[in-house]
Amino acid sequence: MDTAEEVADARGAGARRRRGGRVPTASMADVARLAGVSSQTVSRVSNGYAGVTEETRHQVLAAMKELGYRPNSAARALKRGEFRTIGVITFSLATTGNVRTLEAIATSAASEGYAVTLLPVAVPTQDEVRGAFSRLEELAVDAVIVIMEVHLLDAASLRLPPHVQVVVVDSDAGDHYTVVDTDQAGGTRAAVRHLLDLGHDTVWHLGGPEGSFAAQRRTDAWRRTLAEAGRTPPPLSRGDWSAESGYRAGLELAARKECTAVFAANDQMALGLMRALHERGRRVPDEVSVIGFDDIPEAGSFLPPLTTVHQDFAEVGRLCVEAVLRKMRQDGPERGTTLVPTRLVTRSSTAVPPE
Amino acid sequence: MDTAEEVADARGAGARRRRGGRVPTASMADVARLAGVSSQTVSRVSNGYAGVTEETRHQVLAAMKELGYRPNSAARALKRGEFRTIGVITFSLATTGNVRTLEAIATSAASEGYAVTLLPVAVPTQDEVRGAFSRLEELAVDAVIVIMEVHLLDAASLRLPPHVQVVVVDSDAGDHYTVVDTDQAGGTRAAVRHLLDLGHDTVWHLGGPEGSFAAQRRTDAWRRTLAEAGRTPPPLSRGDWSAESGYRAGLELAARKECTAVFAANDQMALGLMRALHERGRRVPDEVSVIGFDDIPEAGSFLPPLTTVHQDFAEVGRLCVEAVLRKMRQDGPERGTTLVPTRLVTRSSTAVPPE
DNA sequence: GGCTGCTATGTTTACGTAAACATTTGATGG
DNA sequence: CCATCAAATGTTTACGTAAACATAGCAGCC
Repeated sequence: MDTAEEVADARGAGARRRRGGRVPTASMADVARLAGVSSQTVSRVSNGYAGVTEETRHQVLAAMKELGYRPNSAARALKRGEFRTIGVITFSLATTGNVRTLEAIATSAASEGYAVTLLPVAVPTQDEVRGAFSRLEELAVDAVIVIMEVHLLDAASLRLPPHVQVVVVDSDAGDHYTVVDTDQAGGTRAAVRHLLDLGHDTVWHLGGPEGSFAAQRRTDAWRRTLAEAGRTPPPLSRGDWSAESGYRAGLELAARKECTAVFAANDQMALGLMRALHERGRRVPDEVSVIGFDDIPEAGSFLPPLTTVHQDFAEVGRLCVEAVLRKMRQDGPERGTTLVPTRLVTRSSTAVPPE
Repeated sequence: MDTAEEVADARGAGARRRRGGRVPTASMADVARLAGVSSQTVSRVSNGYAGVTEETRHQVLAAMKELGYRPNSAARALKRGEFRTIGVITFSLATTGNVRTLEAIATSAASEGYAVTLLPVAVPTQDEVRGAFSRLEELAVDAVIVIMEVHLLDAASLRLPPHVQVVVVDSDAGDHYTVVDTDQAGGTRAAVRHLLDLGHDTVWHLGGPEGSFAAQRRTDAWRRTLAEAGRTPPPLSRGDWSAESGYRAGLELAARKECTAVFAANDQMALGLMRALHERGRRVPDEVSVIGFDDIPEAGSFLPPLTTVHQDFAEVGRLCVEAVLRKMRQDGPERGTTLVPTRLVTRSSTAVPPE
């Protein structure tokens, strides 16, 4: 036996995954043989079709059990043309919102008999996104849920297999895609109005990063709500969602004596902001009221406990799955945006203005 | 045409996913026809095998591009006997550690050409876990990474397909499974020693929930480190990892005048603890030093910024993937525990004791 | 009693890929 | 100039499942 043959042998065994002498799993044919029926009857039992005698059914089930039969999902997918799997593309799981949404998607999908395949995108550049979609093309998914800004999606989406349905979270591209998102504007309006109603002359804003649609919409809604109330919007500060960036912005805001109320675009930045205010001796809420967005689990344990806008990520995730399955089943390119309402959670970081 | 026939028609079309008149994706045969070669040659090009003329290769690639050909992963998996997918079973993604580990797993897996399928387990009961494994049995995965206590796994794992490799995070079952975990004991020792070195007589401990091995190991290591230093361990408090539970425990600890240093089993509980201390007028770190575990991104923005034990979740995830792929390739039931070192991050929540 | 119609089951085939085996082509050397 | 050999490409087959079609058996009916 020469070397070439040995190599070929090793490759063959590896490809078939029997290297360790493992027993390949039982197939329908094996079960059929043991039960003394045709493999089609096994298939019928396996898929719960009617038209099988109770007696035959029990024989088949017994044979399945004895052989430890498990349907081969690859063969099933090949035959049926669907994988019962949903792909989820998202940026880093560093933000609470993405994670909670993902979790809800996975749970909802599971209850519908769908699995969820995760496609993390390391860096939010178009190249990276395109790379993720390119991987996705060869991946066994029937549909995709995108948790990111859709402008990164645009260039890449063209390369998707045509039958794959897409639902987008966190975007305003409802005219091109099916979009599910939190009612950013409504939540912001509630937050700003809460502060105005307490008697503050105006509300300052610590916004999220420039690239983010969620941040953009919160900032827009902040401006609009102030305008509707006839107030002048103070200069805008910006952070990158992190507590650290909130702290830096907070150091500047703390120097402004006229600033008595701040709406931070998320809870983490609110946390950093409050630290900065505290360090500069400006008491929350006595001198400055602070309100956040998200209602992360820790928000109630901040110093002081944070008033914030509660997002129902679980509902967002559930609606995503619902929408994507509906699209798959109807096969129709349905569009439009579904908004999930928010709820203002009042804690102790907001109060009437000083004087 | 009677009703029965209509029903049968509809079902057939639905099963083949052509309801909307969609064009099925191109297969190798289609590419082969267009390129004027055999489908085997297309296969060779698709898999990058040698022995194809540059000219032929280009023709095939051009045909692929024209038809928008994408390999059918179900067929590929069926033929090859592997799915290039790793399943990850985990409890709620509510804890930072699980999420960060998951993210690292997904990233590492992607760079190895593997996809990650998520299997959330709603409630950590044996029944739920068994359910997840049962779903897994029919799922297209080559290996599984379990992020949970292994005692829940034991009863369920027997039902796994025999060729599926398992790697476990967060467990001490290294003699039964391949385990990757943070060096809980080392991190705890560093935290407790830090406080002792600052001059505290002893260190109090706010532990995690009873069911958790991670919590158990941190508590054990806390006791051992104190014993080695000849100190008596004060009574143990317990939380459930949440900031809220840390707050409740903190209210009691705040009443203890002799308590000058607390090691909390995670950062969230440390946050709640510090809020309680603050409310009761006990200043951190002047009167009480507090140290956490995890180093969540917000820890540096707490009031005061939290000294804590940094966990390298990325490395844990990377090692999980490495281990599980190694097991798959060698097909050997390798066992043992790999520990990932921690790093003490000193911020302003710890100081020398009062007096 | 033979025909109709229904139910339970068996047989054939196709899904798309890639290994194994077969054939063609062209170059090299005696 | 033909035998030899290797490289390039083609043909056959099997992976496990389930739809489509085929058949056997049996009850009900005129």
